[in-house]
Amino acid sequence: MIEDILKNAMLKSTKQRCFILSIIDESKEPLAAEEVFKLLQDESRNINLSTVYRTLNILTEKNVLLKIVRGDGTASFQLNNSSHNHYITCCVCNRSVPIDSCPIQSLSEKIKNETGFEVTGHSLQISGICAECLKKSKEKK
Amino acid sequence: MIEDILKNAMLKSTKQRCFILSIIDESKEPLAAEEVFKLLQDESRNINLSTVYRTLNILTEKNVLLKIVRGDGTASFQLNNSSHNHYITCCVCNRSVPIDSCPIQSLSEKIKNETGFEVTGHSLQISGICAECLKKSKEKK
DNA sequence: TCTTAAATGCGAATTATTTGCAATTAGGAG
DNA sequence: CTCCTAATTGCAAATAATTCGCATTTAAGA
Repeated sequence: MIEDILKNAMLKSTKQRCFILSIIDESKEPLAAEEVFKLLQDESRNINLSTVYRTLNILTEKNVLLKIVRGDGTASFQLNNSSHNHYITCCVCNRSVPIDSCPIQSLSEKIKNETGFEVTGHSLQISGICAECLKKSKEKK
Repeated sequence: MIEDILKNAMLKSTKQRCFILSIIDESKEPLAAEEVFKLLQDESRNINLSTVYRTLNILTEKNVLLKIVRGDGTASFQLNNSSHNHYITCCVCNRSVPIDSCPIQSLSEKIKNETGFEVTGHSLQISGICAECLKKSKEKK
């Protein structure tokens, strides 16, 4: 439950934080602060944009959320409970979709041999054009 | 040569662009616009920051440069030599070493089937501990 | 050499995000 | 249950990175 998530992170359970978390929980895609803010407004939750930013940051620090930086430099956030740590982002409409496979796991042994490095972490961002935008761009022609 | 790079990209060869490109060429690490700007000033090249931004963007569009978005959302740029586009960075001493293999190339077909996305680009940052730092940390114990 | 589209400089605008501060509130102590 | 305090929020203003509009300059080809 959302209140437990907050308690676990040693954070006060405020209505703002609960609403923000549930918006993110319900979303299939990572959401930017502004997007969370708009979805809150759609539900008539009057929560200040600064609060949204602050909440997303603190929850990321507490590892409740995962921060994903898109190709255009903007950040988006998702619950950090899934194995989906990699995303592909459409460079036309900016939608992100998770990728099941992680190609780095299998690479670390190879890297160890090649470079002597012990791999401790990685960040992978793939950009592309989603099926919808591909279709639209073909229609235009 | 730098002038040929510009000619190849169908861009006018201006002194500003040449200086910017040579700064990036000489750097072992990807550079942010502001960093390029400062290095230019160190060489007493008076080039406007807007010009730096514009040049980096247009060269990225022409695939001369590769844009890398850092974890904090800021962009940095490096020459797109295509062979070693990926680096592993030691999180202790911050040294970067290129990685020969690119695991994304072989992944794009799989991604197309999984998500419908046409892959157009990617940015991969791997962090780890280099052999030297590993050795040092063992010596300490 | 002349012409002109492309490139540059400069300041102002934009966008995403952060911050300072006063007002409010959650949740534990009494 | 009430009170207290530190944490949280709202608001408005600040910052940082990047882009834009427009007048001026320049590369390069006719």
